[in-house]
Amino acid sequence: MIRTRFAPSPTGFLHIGGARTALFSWAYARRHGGTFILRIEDTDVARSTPEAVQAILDGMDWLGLDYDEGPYYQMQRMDRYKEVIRQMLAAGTAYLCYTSPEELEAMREAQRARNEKPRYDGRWRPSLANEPVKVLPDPPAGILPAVRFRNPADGMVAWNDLVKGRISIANAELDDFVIARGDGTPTYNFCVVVDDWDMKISHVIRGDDHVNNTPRQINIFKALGAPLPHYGHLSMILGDDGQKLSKRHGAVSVMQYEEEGYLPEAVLNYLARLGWSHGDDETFSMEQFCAWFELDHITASAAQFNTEKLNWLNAHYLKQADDARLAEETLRRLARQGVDGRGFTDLPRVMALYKGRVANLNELADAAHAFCIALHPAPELVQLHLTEPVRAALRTLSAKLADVAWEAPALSLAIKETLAGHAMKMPQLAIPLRVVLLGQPQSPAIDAVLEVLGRERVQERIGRLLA
RNA sequence: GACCCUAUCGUCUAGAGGCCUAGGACAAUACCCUUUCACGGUAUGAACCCGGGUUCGAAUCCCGGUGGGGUCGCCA
Repeated sequence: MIRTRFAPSPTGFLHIGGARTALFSWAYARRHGGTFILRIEDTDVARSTPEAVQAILDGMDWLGLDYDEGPYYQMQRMDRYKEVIRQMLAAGTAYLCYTSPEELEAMREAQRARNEKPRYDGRWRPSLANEPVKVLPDPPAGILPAVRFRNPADGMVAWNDLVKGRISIANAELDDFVIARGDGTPTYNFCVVVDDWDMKISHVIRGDDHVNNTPRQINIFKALGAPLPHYGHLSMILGDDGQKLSKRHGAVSVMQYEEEGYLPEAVLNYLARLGWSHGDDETFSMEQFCAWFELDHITASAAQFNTEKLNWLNAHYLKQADDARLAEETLRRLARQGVDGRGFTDLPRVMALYKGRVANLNELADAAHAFCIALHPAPELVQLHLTEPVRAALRTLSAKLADVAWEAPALSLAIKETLAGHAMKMPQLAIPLRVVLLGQPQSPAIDAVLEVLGRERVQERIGRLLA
């Protein structure tokens, strides 16, 4: 049984890298008829917030990444962690360490000065029966001891990473890390192991930044006698500029993509294709993705985010999107700008007219805005396009439109007759008409615009400009 | 600095020793379509990091260098 999990820490929004990790974990479970679990890693009380939890939930929800179990919260599993720590202390796979933070800092400082890898020197690590006897100092008063894991001193830790292949590291590189703080609260590397064990996680799919945690976690699994999950580490996503993404630089919430007018299916497709491939396939549904998804076609190196390709995918999905859905989305976006578009009942037809030519939902909303409410064209546009000959032609056209059948072919004919009568070419009238009707010189085919806008609005808008 | 990972067009990638004169997509450029702007269509330019091996044969396997990334917390 395949069981995967997404385990974010609620210290900020769900960003694009986290979203891709979630997507791949989710897809792997879906691919194999397994279970996808959401677990909130909130043991850092100082930085975790309920708002961040909600932001993550919202992001997952918007993307449609549904989970079968959870969300579990680590803070609610304290008793379990403490129980395991007691067991480890009793078994001798963990021990109390009275080194103060100041001492640790001094230790690391000295090591760095010697160009060594900074790490705990094991001063409170008790000797084992088969080791030379070591006399520990008396526990100093007033210091609450942390609990450290007794990492094996020799040998190698190795695993076959599902995306990177075999990775091995010498135990000598690993120090005895803290699994419980002085106040008794457990730390990340420990909680993850207990959770992955208890939740029977079969495949841990997570970011590259956890590669160095994996050998430590494997050692805890072994100390606990627990079965090991499989591990797959996804490479990082770099920003558009090739720089690493961070809270300060380039990392944005997935919900910001929603705000910027991206369709979730476009973001999903883009993310799926960033670091994963299925031959030359570029556009595919999540159903197809889940049917195809395997870990063996994931790229092992970091990938640079490319907004232009995302834009292209968004335009692609916009063209295919259902008009009623787009109209609903447009209404919501207009409302955010304080515009009530509900008076314009033909919104789906506006969507049909524009969805093939815009890059995002906000542009669609901007287009719809001009249909719902008569916008005042910029004075320069009026001056440039509404010359006296044009005004005369518009008067003729307006008269013709009064009793023409309100369908594109008839409207087109009315325009062409007007053109003939005034010795004008199509653009000479169509462009000013666009300015008059929509406030800007570009639009879809003018007859289609007239048809969707409706007789009443067209006449009203022409009349107002001619007055 | 140490350790771990990584390296194909500007970007995302295909590529599992001969199918490679290295394919696709985005972006770029040109042309076509056209009722404006887009959309769309067609075409063009554009890459195997470097050096050694292994092999009849290497983008592909091995080693080294270099570049990039990650980690080195009583953060997650």
